[in-house]
Amino acid sequence: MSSIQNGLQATFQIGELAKRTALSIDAIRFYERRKLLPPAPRSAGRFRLYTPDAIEHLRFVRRMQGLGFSLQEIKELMGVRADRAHACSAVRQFLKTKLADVAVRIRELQQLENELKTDLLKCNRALKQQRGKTCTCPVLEGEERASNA
Amino acid sequence: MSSIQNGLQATFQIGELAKRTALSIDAIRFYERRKLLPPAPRSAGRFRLYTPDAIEHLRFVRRMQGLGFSLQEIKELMGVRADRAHACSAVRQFLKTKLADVAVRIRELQQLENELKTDLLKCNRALKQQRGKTCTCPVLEGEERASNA
DNA sequence: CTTGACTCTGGACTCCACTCCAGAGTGTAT
DNA sequence: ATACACTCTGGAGTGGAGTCCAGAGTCAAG
Repeated sequence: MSSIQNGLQATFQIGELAKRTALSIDAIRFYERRKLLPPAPRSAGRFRLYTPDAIEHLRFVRRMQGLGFSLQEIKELMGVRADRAHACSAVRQFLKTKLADVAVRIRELQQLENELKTDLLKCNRALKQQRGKTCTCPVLEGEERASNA
Repeated sequence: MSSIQNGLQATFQIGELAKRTALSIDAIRFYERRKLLPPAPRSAGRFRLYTPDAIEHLRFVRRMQGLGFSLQEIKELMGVRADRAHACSAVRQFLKTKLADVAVRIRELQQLENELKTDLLKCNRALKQQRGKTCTCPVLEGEERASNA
């Protein structure tokens, strides 16, 4: 399945990459079309061939996505980061902006964290008081699909 | 436009709420359908009537959304928080899970923050070295729509 | 040289979070 | 009484981020 080219790089094809990143094959091809992944070199039979770099690349994409960045933003971010070698003012400005964005998000999440902690405390106190009486709490799973919590 | 009922509460209708929250009227109605906003009481002519509470409510929704929660998750979160009065183990468990989620996101964002800072530093050093030569940097605005940065 | 597992492309479909109507009713100003 | 701005409902349409699929090609093993 994986092959050695010129005795230099172990390459593998898209199914393997999908397994190693826990992404679907379709998603990987989709990212390539959207230029979130550089077009992979192809085998004789036009199969995409990847090196381990691709795994890191895709993990970065997923991480950013988990943090709420759109694919468009991630593309820009990667472009700029890759190009910081010949940095210039525009790139620098972009980085600064993103950095500020990130700082805001962190602050907001920390605020939410505090609020949830407070809620949890109140919740614990309430539980202590009414000890014994187990309440059924149909709050969750009210009427729709199963919750992921 | 706004009216006084029983001399107690200043209410206003959906257009006003839209202005005060910078949301569209359609979005507000959409949130109501999805139960992110309790169904508003209506005027004689079936117009929705809101109190300032609704503004806070919608701001919370937007804040959570900005942090990457889906409308479904926000609904659950609000349900649980509103219900912490008669707290029970399930609610408590939900809060704990969400809290853990949030903590993870904060850590990840902080890591990204650090990486961006490093990039920025490298960028600054590069700029210093090649002082004088202004590079044009066509990195951003590569080929697609105008960037928001 | 056939079988079976894998991959290719292009297009249709899905889900989410809205936005944009049309056609009808409401409410106040003149 | 009429004009005008506002609101109502229901349904269609949009853009993002994929998923699903058909029909065809690739390739290692038997």
